[in-house]
Amino acid sequence: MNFSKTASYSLNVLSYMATHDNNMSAAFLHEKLSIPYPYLRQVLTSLSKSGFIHSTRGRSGGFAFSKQKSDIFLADIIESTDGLESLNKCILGFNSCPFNNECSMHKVWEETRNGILKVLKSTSLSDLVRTPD
Amino acid sequence: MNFSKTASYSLNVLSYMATHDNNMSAAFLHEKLSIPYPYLRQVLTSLSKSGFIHSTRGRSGGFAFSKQKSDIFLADIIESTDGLESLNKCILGFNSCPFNNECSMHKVWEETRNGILKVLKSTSLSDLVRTPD
DNA sequence: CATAAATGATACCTATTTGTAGCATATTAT
DNA sequence: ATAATATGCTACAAATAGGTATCATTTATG
Repeated sequence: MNFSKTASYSLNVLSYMATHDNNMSAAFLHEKLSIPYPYLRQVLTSLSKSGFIHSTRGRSGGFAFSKQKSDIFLADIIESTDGLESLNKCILGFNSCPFNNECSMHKVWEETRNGILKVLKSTSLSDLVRTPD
Repeated sequence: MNFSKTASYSLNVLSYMATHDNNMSAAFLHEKLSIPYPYLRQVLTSLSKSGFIHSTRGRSGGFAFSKQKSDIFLADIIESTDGLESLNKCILGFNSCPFNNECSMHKVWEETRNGILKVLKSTSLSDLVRTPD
């Protein structure tokens, strides 16, 4: 009952960038966030491919946002890493509900999942304020 | 953002047993629930070891509840398969919060997780009613 | 121009989860 | 007794996620 590490790393990186704003290299982010460097490289590349950030190569290269922080929602990020389909799935693992939606988990779990989705869809990176360090 | 398959299988098995009540063999449950037979065997054994059900060996053996269905909560089942620690964790994957709990996800995510926990802890197998088939 | 510092791409290794197979043991029915 | 039908146990295989390593390419700077 968790997001993948890749998703957490992504959220972590992007929220850090969102509060510091400049062009940042993988090496710098690695130092600040203690995410394993080679893996972080892959994560950053895939965040670039997803369009949240873009990279510039060469000596003073790095990564910077491609979009407004207020236009990047947590749901977008999770969607790009883990996908969100799981939040539409039955807790019992059924593809289609064999109980005709009559099992009591159906409703209560649906509400819980909708609550999570609502949070993820309404929280953007610009909402993730932190005290600068 | 999901429970493991093992957890879903376990919930599925126990909720089926809860609505049919008799001693059931792995072979029978496999037929009814389409969970891969050898894996289901392992799941049933581990549910036995966790004390939810017990087994009887031999020709007319199988599995049956060891406790009242009203005393088995979804949280207990998930705890025994996936563990519940993940529901106490930061969405960004931090061990301790580097933002002094000031990031806005902190509160909202904490509330969401508490909501899930509340559902899991308050729903027992006897609440999982389904129409018999 | 040469070097340093950055990303791009890709192949590989490791750990965990999911799934398979087979033999040993127990119990019931014939 | 013996055969059939159960579970117990355990080793193995496959798929996925997480993590490492390396070389190529790009660009700024002395």
